[in-house]
Amino acid sequence: MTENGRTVTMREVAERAGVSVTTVSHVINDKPGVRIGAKTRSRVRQAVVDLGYRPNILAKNLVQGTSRFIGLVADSIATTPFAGQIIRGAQEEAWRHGRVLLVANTEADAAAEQNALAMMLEYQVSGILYSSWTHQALTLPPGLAEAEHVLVNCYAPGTGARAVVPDEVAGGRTATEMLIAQGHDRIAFLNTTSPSPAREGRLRGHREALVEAGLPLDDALVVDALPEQEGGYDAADRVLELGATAVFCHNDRVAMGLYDALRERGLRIPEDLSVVGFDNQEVIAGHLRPALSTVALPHYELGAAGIRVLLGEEEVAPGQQLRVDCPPIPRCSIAPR
Amino acid sequence: MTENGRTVTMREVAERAGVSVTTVSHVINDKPGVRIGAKTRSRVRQAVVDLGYRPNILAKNLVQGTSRFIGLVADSIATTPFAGQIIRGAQEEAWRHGRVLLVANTEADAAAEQNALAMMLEYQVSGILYSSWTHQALTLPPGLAEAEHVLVNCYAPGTGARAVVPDEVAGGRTATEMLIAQGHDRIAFLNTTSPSPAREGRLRGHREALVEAGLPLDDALVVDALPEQEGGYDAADRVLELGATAVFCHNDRVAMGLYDALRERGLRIPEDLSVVGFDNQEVIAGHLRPALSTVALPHYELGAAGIRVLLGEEEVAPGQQLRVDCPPIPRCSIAPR
DNA sequence: ATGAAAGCGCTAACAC
DNA sequence: GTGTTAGCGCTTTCAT
Repeated sequence: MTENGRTVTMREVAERAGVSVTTVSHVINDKPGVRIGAKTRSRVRQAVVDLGYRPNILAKNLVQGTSRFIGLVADSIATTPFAGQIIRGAQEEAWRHGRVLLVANTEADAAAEQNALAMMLEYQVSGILYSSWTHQALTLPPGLAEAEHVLVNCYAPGTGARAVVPDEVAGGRTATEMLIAQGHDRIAFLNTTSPSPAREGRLRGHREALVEAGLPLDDALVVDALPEQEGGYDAADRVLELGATAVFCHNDRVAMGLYDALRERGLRIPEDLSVVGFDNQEVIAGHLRPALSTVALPHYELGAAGIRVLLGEEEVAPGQQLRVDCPPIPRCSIAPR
Repeated sequence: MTENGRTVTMREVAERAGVSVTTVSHVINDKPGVRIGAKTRSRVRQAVVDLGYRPNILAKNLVQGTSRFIGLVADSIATTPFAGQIIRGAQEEAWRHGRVLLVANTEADAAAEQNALAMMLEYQVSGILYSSWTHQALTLPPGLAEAEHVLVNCYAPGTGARAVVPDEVAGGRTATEMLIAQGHDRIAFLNTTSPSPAREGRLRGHREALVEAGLPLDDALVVDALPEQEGGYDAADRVLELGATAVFCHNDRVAMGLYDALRERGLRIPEDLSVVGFDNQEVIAGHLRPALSTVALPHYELGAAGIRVLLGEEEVAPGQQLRVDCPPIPRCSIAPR
C-alpha cells in the first residue's frame, strides 16, 4: 500500500529482527507489563526503520473491535466561517485524544445526511457529532441513534440527546454590560427578525443586564432588523430617533451596516454612538474602523467540547445542554458616556 | 460496535438467511458474474434488514488491501473561510467517487504535520491532498512522498509534485478587463506588498489587459498597499491624487478599506470611482454598499480538482500545475465612464 | 447456484 | 522474555 508497491507487514519486521510478530507488536505498542530485552527491543526498532514499516491501523481496529474514528456531520462546512471553527475545534480535540475525525458535509440535504451517517457507521465510528452552523432546534435524522452522539450548536427537544450550545443569554448580558459599564443608560438593541435561540436568548440576557443595573426596560428600544449589513443600515434612522447613546447589534454584520449608515450621516463611532456586535467575525469586527467591540460565538470551543462530551470527559446528562460561554471581545467602538 | 452493544456480523446474517457468508457477501456487493437465485437473494436482503446489519468497511479494506481514504492536510482549517471551501470542494468530490476524506489541520506546525501524515499513512490512505490557504511555493514535508499526492493552492518547485492552483494571471486580467469594458482608461492597481504568486500574477494579468486594450503602462498607477482593510484605507489619497477613475484592489478587504476612506471624503462609489476587488469573500463583497464587483478565487474548485487529479480523472504531468479559472463576479461597484 | 476454507495484518491469551 | 495460536469481519478462489 505504501506507494512504492510493497506493503511492509509486521511479519516481515519480525523475520528481519529474528523474532516473532508478538514481540514486534509488543515493542511497537510499548505494551506495559511485558518485559522485553533491551537488545531485542532495539533490534526490532532497527528493523522497523530499515523496512520503513508502518502499522496498519485498519487491521488493528478490526482485531480490537473498536475504531478511533469519530464522525462529524456538518450542515455547511464553508458557507460560513463558523462551521469551519466547529470542525477545527472538534478536529484538534479529537486529535488530542488520538482520535481521527471523519467529516461529512451535508449542506442540509437529507439524503446526503443519510449517506453520511451510513458511511460513518460502516466505518465503525465510536461516536458522532452532529452539528449545525446556526444555533437551532431540530429533529434527529434516523441512523444517528445507532451510535453514541452529541449535538453541537443545535439541540433536539424531547430526544434525550445531549447538546453543546452557546450560552446566548449570558452572551446578551455580556454585550449589554459592556455598554452599561461605560455609563450608557439608553441602549438600543437591534435584534434579528428570525425566531431562534439567539433572538430569544440574547434579548433575555439584555433585559437581565438592564434590570440588574437598575435601568428601565423600554420595549421601544428593541428594534427588529434583518441579521445582515442591510438590517443595520436600514435601522440607523430608527436608532437615532430613539435617542440611544449606544447600540447592541444582533451580530457583527448588522453593526457593519450601521457603521456605513452613520458615516453617511456624518456621525462618528464611538463618539456619537457606541456600538457592540456579536459573533466576533474576524474579517469584519477586527477591521471595521473603529474596530468593533463584540461578543464571541465560541464555535471552536463548541466543537472541542462536543468531543469531550462524546468521550465522556465532560459530564452531561441525557437531554441536557452544555452551555458554553460567549466571551467579550473589547475593541474600539465603545466610548464612555 | 453498533451502540446497543452487539455488532451484527455477516455470519449472523448468513445464519438467519440459512445460507453461507459467501452468498451473503455476493448479494450484498452485487457481485457481477455470480448468479444467485432470486429467492435466496431476497431471503438474504430480508435478514440484513431484520438484523440491521451494516458491513464493516474496515474488515473489507483489510482483506482487499486497499482503502477508500483520501487524506487532506490543511494548514488552517478555519482561520480563513478559504480553507473551508477547499475542504468542502475536496469533500464533495471525494464523496462523489465513493471516497472518504481524512482531514487534518496543522496550522502550519511542522510536528503536527508529521503526525498527520503518519496517521494518514497508517490509515492506508490511497492518496494525500496537501493544501495551503494562501497560494504559495513551499517545500514538501518528508512522508508525503510515501503516498500519491497532489498539492492544492500551493506548489513545490523542483519536486515533480503535481499541483492545482488558481490562475492569478488570468484573474488579474479579468479584473482589469471588467474596468476597461466600462470605458475606464486610467486604472489604479492597489497591489499587495507581500511577494507571492498572487502579487506577481495579478500584476502581469493587469498589464496584459492594458496592453491588449492599447492603454499605456504607467507604473505610477500601481501602488503598494497592505492586503487588508487598512491598506485600502491608507491608499485612498494616493489613488485620488493619481486621478484614476477606477481601482483594481488586490483583494476584497482592501476594497472595503477604500470604501470607508472614500465615504469619509464624501466620495461615492461607483459614481466618483469604480472599484473591483479580488477573492469574492462573501461577507464583504456581497454586503458592502454598493455591493462589490470582484473576481472569485475558486477555492471550492481547487479542492475538487485536486481530488480529480489524485484519482487520475484529470491528467496533469509530474511537476506541472493545473491552473483553475478565477471567474468575474459583477456586482454594483463599477460605473461606465 | 451455493459453500468451504484460506487469509488480509494485527492483537491477545496462553505456553514455554 | 519470547513464541504459538486463534481469531477480528470480510472477500475470494476453488469445489461441488
